Amino acid sequence: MHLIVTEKNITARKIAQILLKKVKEKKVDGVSVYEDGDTAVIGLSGHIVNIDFPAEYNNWQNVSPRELIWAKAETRYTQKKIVSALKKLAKEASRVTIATDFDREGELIGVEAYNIIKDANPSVIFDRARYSAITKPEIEHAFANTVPLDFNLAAAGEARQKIDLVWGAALTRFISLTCGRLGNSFLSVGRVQTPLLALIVDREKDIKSFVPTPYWELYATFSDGEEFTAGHAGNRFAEKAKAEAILARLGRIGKVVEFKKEPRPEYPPIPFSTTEFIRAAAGIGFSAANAMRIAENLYVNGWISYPRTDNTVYPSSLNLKEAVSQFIGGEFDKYAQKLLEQGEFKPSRGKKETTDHPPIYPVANASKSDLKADEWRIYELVVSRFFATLAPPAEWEVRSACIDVDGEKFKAGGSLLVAPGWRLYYPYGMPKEEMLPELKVGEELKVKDVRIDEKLTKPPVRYGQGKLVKMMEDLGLGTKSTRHEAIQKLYARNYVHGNPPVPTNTAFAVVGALEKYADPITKPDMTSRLEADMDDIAEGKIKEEDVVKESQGMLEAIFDKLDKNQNEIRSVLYDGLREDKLIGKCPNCGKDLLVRKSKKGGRFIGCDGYPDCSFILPLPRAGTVVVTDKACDKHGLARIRIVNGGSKPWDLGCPQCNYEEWQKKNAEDKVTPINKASEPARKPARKAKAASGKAGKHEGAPVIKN
DNA sequence: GCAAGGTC
Repeated sequence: MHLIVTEKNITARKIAQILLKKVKEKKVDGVSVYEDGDTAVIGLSGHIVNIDFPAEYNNWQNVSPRELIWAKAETRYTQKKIVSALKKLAKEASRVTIATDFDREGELIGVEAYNIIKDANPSVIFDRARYSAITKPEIEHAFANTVPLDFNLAAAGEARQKIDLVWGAALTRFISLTCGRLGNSFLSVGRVQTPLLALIVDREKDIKSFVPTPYWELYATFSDGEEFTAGHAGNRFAEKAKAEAILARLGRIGKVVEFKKEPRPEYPPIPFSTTEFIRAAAGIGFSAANAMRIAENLYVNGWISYPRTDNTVYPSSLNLKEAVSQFIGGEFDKYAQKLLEQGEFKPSRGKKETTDHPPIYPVANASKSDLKADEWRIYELVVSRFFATLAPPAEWEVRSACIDVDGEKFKAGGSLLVAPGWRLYYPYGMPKEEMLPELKVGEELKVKDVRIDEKLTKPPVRYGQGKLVKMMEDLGLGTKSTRHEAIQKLYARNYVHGNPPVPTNTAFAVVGALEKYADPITKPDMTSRLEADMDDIAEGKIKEEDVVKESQGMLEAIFDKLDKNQNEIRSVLYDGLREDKLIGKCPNCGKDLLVRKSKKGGRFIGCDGYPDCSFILPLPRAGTVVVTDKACDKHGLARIRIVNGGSKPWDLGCPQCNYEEWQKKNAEDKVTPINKASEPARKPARKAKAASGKAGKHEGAPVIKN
């Protein structure tokens, strides 16, 4: 039997449809296998094995983190059904073609399957099919021209696995143990997530240290039938007096000294790689993870092509005309018609051209009723972008003018969309047209009004998720399939909150400590170096083993520093952690009020002066408590926000105000009141039923423990 | 309970 192994089930089915005459689907251990006569095609689920430390290293407290550095990782089956199906099929096979994705991880996934099959049946002959699009000509060509498996390329991927595990696990445990954040509130460290977090933290430092300075701008409004406003050529004035002095000199007549009008083409956007797609989706309000989740859904249901791709160039094997024609008679009918009038397509192309998958494009014509509202918005984005990449440039007319008023120059600009080109198909991010009337050099204009605006320089803006994904790609951090997950991970660890992500004090402390004693893990350079090493492994210049050993040695040197300075690191982390929990001053004794955990896993706000002072305030049971930097006007306590996964955050506000409201509501509802906030009982009754409404989400009064 | 990388 000839067995073909692909990276995923959908590809297995598609390849079977292309290569086999009559495809029959059967299940082997619950896994789909597509066969006809003597050929069978099975899809994996990406990696079917993973490496991890032996069980004796599982206990965080009993194993010193540095012991992980040289511990030998084991291979574990993570997809047991697929592994057993592979073993069964292997026994019947004489030839196996590995047809996983055409990239490094694909090669490693292929070798994982190879090892399992070879183990079950040593006499099998292997070959490898490489293709970058699942089209009939491309697949047929790949299977007619198979090559040997590239074990060096797979070894490069394996080196990455080992290095990531060792650095990630050892440093994660060290940081978490050092500050006592164990269980599900552990603090994580990794080659991708930590440099990403450092980017966010560095930006926040720039924002925090920014000192706004005032400046002044001088404007004049002219009238030539149409009115328009021009700014003084010497804009931004650092001193108000200078702008005022000029303003005082200005008369009522301006003279046009320069007027230019020129056409400017605006070229279509490039095809959607994953990164470009996430950026565009972020631009219309989707988080990176949500955009990818929806894209994944659209892909699985056959509406769009594979959403994880680095490619920004349509492969020549892709029939663009056919891809457009399918929209005739649907919601995009008139756009498809118009596009087809062009005749030949000259699609736009980006800089990155890869062998894995084509750029994201629509593969079926959906109507609005086929999809949920969010899915439709994403689908529409993909269709619009696809059309835009095939359309001609937009044409703008750009105008600029210089007007002299008593020796002072004023400048104005305008832009007009003359021919929409691709913008007809892609309405997103349309720049505003700016009006500037047609002027003649030498023409005199009435000065209708002059004014001075006082402004402040603005701090840099926070990075949005789209921008972060783009920066990660530029820095080589993560992959098309994982960048959005890295961002999600920072939320899950409470390193960031809000959108755009804002770092917590814990994040500042962790990044600060690591920058001081484990600098490599905080920088993108670690990934660049690893990539270079992996290239060398793939080319056979160095051995996987040597690269891993060198990396382990570096980590050991880092642990020498970490262990020596653990006390200092602990106090830095404690300060950061404490700040994230600090609510304000206790109204009873003036000591700090902090978010605390009760024994049963609930939370409450308690006084640092406990047991002398037992002031407490309740907190809701579910969701993550975010202590914002905004204080309540009445009580001076930090306002609180509750974040619950992907759903809308709840702005609880001042915890004392919220509690008083809840008490009032409780009294109205004639429910037995529990303790008063001003004289809290030490062990209040826990019977109080939750009142209705949001204030009612409290878990009653907490039991104090220390 | 650790990472990052596949895929669902």
